[in-house]
Formats: sequence, C-alpha cells, structure tokens
Amino acid sequence: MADYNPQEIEAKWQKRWAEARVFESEADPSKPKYYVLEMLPYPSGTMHMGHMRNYTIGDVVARVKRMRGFNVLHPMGWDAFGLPAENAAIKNNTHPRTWTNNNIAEFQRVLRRFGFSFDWRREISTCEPEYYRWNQWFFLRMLERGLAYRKKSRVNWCPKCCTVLANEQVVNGGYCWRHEDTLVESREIEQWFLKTTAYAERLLDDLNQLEGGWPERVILMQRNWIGRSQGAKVKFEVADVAGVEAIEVFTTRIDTIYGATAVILAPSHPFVSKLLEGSPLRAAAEPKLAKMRQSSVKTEDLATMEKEGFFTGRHAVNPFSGEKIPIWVGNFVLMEYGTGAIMAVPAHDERDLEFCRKYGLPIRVVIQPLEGELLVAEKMTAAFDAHEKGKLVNSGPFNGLSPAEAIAKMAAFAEQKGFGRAETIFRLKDWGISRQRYWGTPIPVVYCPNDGMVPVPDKDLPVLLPPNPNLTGMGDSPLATTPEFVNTTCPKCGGPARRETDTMDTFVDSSWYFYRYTDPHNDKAPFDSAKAAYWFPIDQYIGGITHAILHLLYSRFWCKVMRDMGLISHSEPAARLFTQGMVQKGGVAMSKSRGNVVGAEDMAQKYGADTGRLYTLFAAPPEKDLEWSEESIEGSWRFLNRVYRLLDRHAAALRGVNCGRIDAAATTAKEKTLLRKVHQTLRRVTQDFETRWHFNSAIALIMELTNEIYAHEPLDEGVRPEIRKELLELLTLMLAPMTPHLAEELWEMLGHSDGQWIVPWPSFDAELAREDEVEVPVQVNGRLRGKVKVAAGTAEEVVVKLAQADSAIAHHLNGKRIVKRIFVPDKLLNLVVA
RNA sequence: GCCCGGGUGGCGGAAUGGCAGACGCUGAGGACUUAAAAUCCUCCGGGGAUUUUUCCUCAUGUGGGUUCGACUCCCACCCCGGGCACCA
Repeated sequence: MADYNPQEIEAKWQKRWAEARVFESEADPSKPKYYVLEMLPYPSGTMHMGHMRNYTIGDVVARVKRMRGFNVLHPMGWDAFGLPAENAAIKNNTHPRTWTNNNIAEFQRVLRRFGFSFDWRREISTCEPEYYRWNQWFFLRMLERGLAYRKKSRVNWCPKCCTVLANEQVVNGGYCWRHEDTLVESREIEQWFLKTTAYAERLLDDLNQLEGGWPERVILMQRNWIGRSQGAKVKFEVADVAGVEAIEVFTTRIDTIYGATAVILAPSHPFVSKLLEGSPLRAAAEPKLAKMRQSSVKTEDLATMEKEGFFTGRHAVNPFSGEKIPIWVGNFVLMEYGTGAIMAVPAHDERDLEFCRKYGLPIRVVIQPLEGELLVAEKMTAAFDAHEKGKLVNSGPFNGLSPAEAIAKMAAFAEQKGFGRAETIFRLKDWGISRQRYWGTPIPVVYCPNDGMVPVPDKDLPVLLPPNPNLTGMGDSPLATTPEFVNTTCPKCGGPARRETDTMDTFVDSSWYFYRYTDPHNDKAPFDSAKAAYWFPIDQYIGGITHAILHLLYSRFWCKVMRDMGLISHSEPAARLFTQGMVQKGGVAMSKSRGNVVGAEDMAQKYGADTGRLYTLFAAPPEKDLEWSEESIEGSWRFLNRVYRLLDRHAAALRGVNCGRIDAAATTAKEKTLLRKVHQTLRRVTQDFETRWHFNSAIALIMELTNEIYAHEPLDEGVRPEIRKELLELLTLMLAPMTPHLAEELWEMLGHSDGQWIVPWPSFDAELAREDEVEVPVQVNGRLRGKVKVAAGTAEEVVVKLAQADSAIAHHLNGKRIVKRIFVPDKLLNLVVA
C-alpha cells in the first residue's frame, strides 16, 4: 500500500521516455503523418498555467494521434529576439543574449517538468545565427523578386530619448513610456518593407480553403484586415490653377458621380499646399490645416471626432458632367486609404451628407428608389445608399440604368475616355519590417558610395550581430553606433561601405519557423523541400486568438512566397487552427505585471504535473477562458489519488492475468454492469477526443466510471480477474493522453514491462456497451409524467400499454382521448391527449 | 456604429430538438479516529402540497414564435466580453 507520489512517478517516466526516445520522429512516407504545433513562446518572465494550458491541449492531441498510429511531429522552440530582452539588458547591465538564454533554460526546464511529448532534438531558437541567417537568406530572395523595398515611412520618435519607439512604447495616447510628459512625434525615415500587398488577392482568396479548418472569426478578421474594395479611380481636373495634376479619387459608387457636389482631400494630401498657394482663402485655411495635420496623430478618437473641413478656394471639373465643383479639405478623409481624395455625394453617402449639411454644400439626388416616395434632397434625413432597388436620374446618358449596370458602363466609359478605370484596392498595407533595434536579425545589405545599395552575397551570410553592442536606449539605433559593425567593404567594388543598421521585425522569425522544425540543422538551406513536403501542412496549429491577424497573416504570406520560389508546393501552412481560451485569475488574464500568475513550477511541486494538466483540461472547454480556482484543483488531485488507490489495491493480483476476448453472454450481472459502463465510457471518450475536443466532459465520464467501479467494491468478489484487468486497463489507457506519467505507472503496476507508448488506443466493444434494459420517459402533452422500464428495442405498442397501466401516468390521461403519439425507441414516448 | 462570441444552481460547467443541472468545487450532516488530516456515505435551484413517501409548480438573460416537445431552431430586445471602426 503506497501513496500516490507524483514527484517520483513523473521524474521516473520523463527519464524513461527520454532514454527510449519515444517522442522523436522522422519523415517516413510509408507512415501517415500528423503535425501538431503550439505557437512558439516568447521566453520572458516565469511560465504560468496560462502557458501550460496551451501545451497541454497540444500534448493530448499529439499523444492521442500517436496512439492512433500516426507518425507525429510535435516540436518546440523559442521566439527569442525582441525588445524586452534589450530593455532588460539595459536595466540589468547585461547582454540580451544572456538574459534570453537564461529565460530559455528556465522555460525548457518547466516544459520538461510537465512531460510534454516534444521532440527536443528539433528545438530552435530564433536568435541563433543558425536560424537568423535564413531570415537574411529569405530577405535576399525577396529583394531579388522585388518583394523587399525601401521607402520613407513614419515612425514614433521621442525627442528626449532621441530614438524610435515601438508602438507599445507609446503610452497614454501619445506619450513616451520613459518620459510620460513628452509627446511622441511622428518622423519620416527610410525603412524596409515587404510587399504583402502583392499577395493581397491570394491571401484573401485562399481563406476559402481554410473554411471549416480555421475558426470562422479568425477568417473574418483576416478578411476585414485585407479589406478588398472594388470600385473605380476617376481623375478630376483642377479648373482654376495652371500646371497642377488632376486629382484622382477612389469610389465604389461611380454610378453616383453626377451627384458629386465637392471633391474632398485628406489634410496630408500632397496637392493641398499647391492648391492653397495664391488662393484668396489661404490665410484662413492654413491654421485649420495645421490643426488637422497635428491632431491626426491620435487614432483612437478619430471615429468619434466631428467632421471638419475648409474650402480651398479652388474647383475641380467633374469629368462626366463637366460641372465645376469646389475642392475641400476634410479631416475624415484618410491619406492612407485609396487615393487620399474622394468625391462627396451627399445624397448617397452618410458621411458626405453629414459633411455637406454642416458646410451648406448642395445635395443632389441621382438615384431614385424603384418603390415608395421619390427622394427630395432638402428633406432627406439619411443618405440613400442602397445598391439595388434604385435607378439613375439626373445622370445624363446613364439615366434609367440600375446602379449595377451603371457601375460597369460608367467605369468602361471612363477608361475609354482616359480619365478613369475600374480598380480594386485593399486596406492591407505592405509590411514594414525595419526596427531600429539591436536584438533582431540584421538586414543584409550594405551601402556603397560607388554602387549604392548592395545585397550581401549568400556566401557572406549570416551577417552576425556584433557581440558587444552599444546599448543605451537613447540616440541612434544600437547597430549604427557600433563602428565595427557599420564599417565594412562593398561586396561589389571592395571599397569602404556602411552596413544597413536596421534589424528585422520579430514577426519575420515566426513567419516560417515551423518549416525549420522539419529540418532544424540544415546548413545548406532553410529546410529540405522533401522533408517539408512530408510534414506539411500543419495538421493542427494551436495558439491564442491574439495572433489571429498579424502572425497568421505574415505566415500565410511567407508560405505563398516560398511556394512561388519553388520550395514548397502547398499554399497554406496550417490546415486547422485552434484558438484556446486564456487562463484568468480574478477575471483577468494571468500576467506578471498584474501579479496574478499561478506558477507552473509551483503547481508541479504542490500537486504534480499530471494534476495541473488534468485540471486545465477539466475546468473549462478548451476554447473558452478558464478562471483559475485554487479550490477546484483539489478535486482533480483527489480524483487522481482515487484512481491510484484503486489500482494500488487490485493491480498486483492481476499482473500475470491475460485478458483475452470476453464473451458477453457468459458474464454475471455485476460483471456485465461494469463491462457495459467501461465500454460506454470508452465510446464517448473516444468521440470527445477525436471529433469534439471536449476534454472536460471526457474527464467527467472517466470520473463517473471510477465512481461506478468504487460502488462495486470489493471488486475481487464476483468479478473474474480477466474482467477486472480489462476494466482497469481501459481506465488507464483513457487517462494516458491527459495524465501520461500516472498512466504509465499504473500500466506498469498492471504487469506491463513495455512502456505504454507502444499501446494503440483501445476500441470499444459495441456488444458489451449495449444496454439491454432502458427507462423510457413518458410525457403527456409534452410534460414528463413518468417512466417505464422495458427491454431495449421494445415496440411502441408495448410501451404505450405499460404507460397506460402506470397509475401516475394514467392519472394524467384520466380517460381523455389520445390524439397523437410520438415514440422514439428507447428514448421517449409522448402522448398527446385532447 | 458594424461584425463575432457569450448569458444555465452559491461557483466551474454538462446536455445542440427528447428526463435541465452530468462531473467537479463549495456548503451542511453523518461514519471512521483519543483527536486532526486523509478516506467513505448522505443531502444540496426556487415555491407549494403531502409528511417520512411522493406529487404539483416555477425555472436555462427578457418578450414573442415554430414544434407533440425548445437551454438547443426563428424574430425582437437587454446585458457582458472581444474585434473592427469616418475604408469612400
């Protein structure tokens, strides 16, 4: 008689698994594969149960699939570059690498302590040159394909730090995180971009392939983010200034162009100052313009901001009607979207209506509804923007057309006349990857006075980070102030040159890391295409909803570029995505800063990893948030103790027993009850694991089974050894994916000298699971009035007779006439009486 | 404002058209014990009738609807959480 000692058991089996290398797998086209992956962690702070939940879910899936005979790839690595390492290094006067590697060691120890079935040989760390050289290699390939380019772009700049701030370093709606009294400025500097927009169409269209495999809301968020908009660009000539280019507007409703009563430019539109030059209204306009340009920094209250604008004193010519309309500047027009200029059609656009009413601009109806009262401009309370159910009026030769017809015809007309064309635009922007930071992948180009920008040749990769950077958090980027890094020679002419000092966004690292897992030590290529072809696509990707847009979008982009490069032949990296809920305490997500973390290691020490794993699976379904409760976890601990005691009591006597096939007919009532329960449980648990991922209800079922076995103690009286063994073995195997250490121990106690890892998932016996007696609920007029006990499969007539004979039920029938009967065999009888 | 997700006992949750509250936590009572821990057993949504056994009734955010039957499907509304947000 021994107590359940998780510390001892868990250490023992972790050692055995490592020795037997049971979680190591190799590409083998003769076997069916399964690639299950949890998003790689950023190693910072301490690992808490929020982290563990994610890996536990993945580990259950990995272990179930192994038991199902799949060749499973389940790797782990570290998203090791990033700003926090640099900040911590400055604060503690250490090196980012030291800080990062200490954290990695810590994280790794905790993950091992939880017994996750990772193939640790495939571990990667993105801050190692062996990894980031391939970021550089990919960058060069993108440069060759015209997918990487430089342009001026805005950054957040703190005038006190004299440095660039990341978005998350801008706090309280526009202040520096270090100098909370200092407003962050917006500065333009040259930065590197990747042309994600070149793939906008495919990124959008291929979302269709993910339907059913990815959560609907993630697909939707990506669709909105990419934001395809079909419309037309139209040029409006400027009437009263010579030598100014035509203003191009974007509209989705070219059919309403005869109703345009103004052209409105974004405050930062490049034409604004040219238009104001010499304008009689210039003096009045400039202070307004300055105010608008300044306030455009704060994006938060943009939506609620009142529409403001001013007239430039200039006019544009409507290319369709020849009409002269005023050119305004409006704060609600965004330079970043479309062309930064719109035509205002107040009768048919809500925003335009609001603006034009405010400033007394005319309103002209050009679409009349097919039904109901005709619109009168002065009386309109809302813009009429229905696409259908209307026809064009006041639109010259296009009168009478439906908006859909007009959109096609008018775009074609504009193209023919050379002042416009149909065009699709996207909200998605190119991916700015430049960071003026140290702890990231150096961008592999040099600047030569003779040859200009020159890519670093492949043979010179990796461009290594200098070991002793000048880290202050102030002034120029750290690489720029490290002369031994900056000063180099031009690969083309051999003369002196300067290195690019920007490093890459860490989203680059995480955009393709899962390919590297398939071939982590390759020093000739990022990975071997044949290996990737075997393992990809990822069968199940698991992570937080927080990555629904950026990480997953960039990964999808990378995948498509790699496909175009011929490295892979699939177009989406992950067939299925699961977004698990957060672990909360006190109603908020666990985080170090909130001080509400439940440390994973503390948990393992107090209850053992298996209890921690079981509880995170039991407390809530995996997709929902989980509120951590110190009291509830006791229940999981008690349950595992209960199971252990049960096996401790019976296993020794069963060590030498062979199960064999059980003949359902030759069993006693007690045996039959227990066998039925265990096979029913197995049937439902199998479903919960395979199709529904309802781990919480699977555990509830296993608890019920355990209760049932306890209720039949003493088990060794009236239950034959082979049946006892079958019961306890199935119980053990059902627990194996969730509490693997305990399950291995119990398996060994039952007399198995081979580890459980060679055992396939058991299949349930339908014959043994079958109920032979059922209680059929009987309703009268849809209300439950009684139950009748009958043999399974009893016919309707018999059940009705029994129901009528039941006094409680008969009372409700009370001589009334039965007008209808609904009978679901073994499930329900409903008698409808009049 | 628009788009998702959710609302079930004291708590976490179960049931996806067929016995609402499985399983667990908490709480109450009991057994064992010199005692405690551990363990085991019983009870635990509200109201009412009956009194020792059961029965009735209300109840899954609110109000309607569909159905023999609705936590589950449909419509409207309220509340909570999340995402997007002047996207032309």
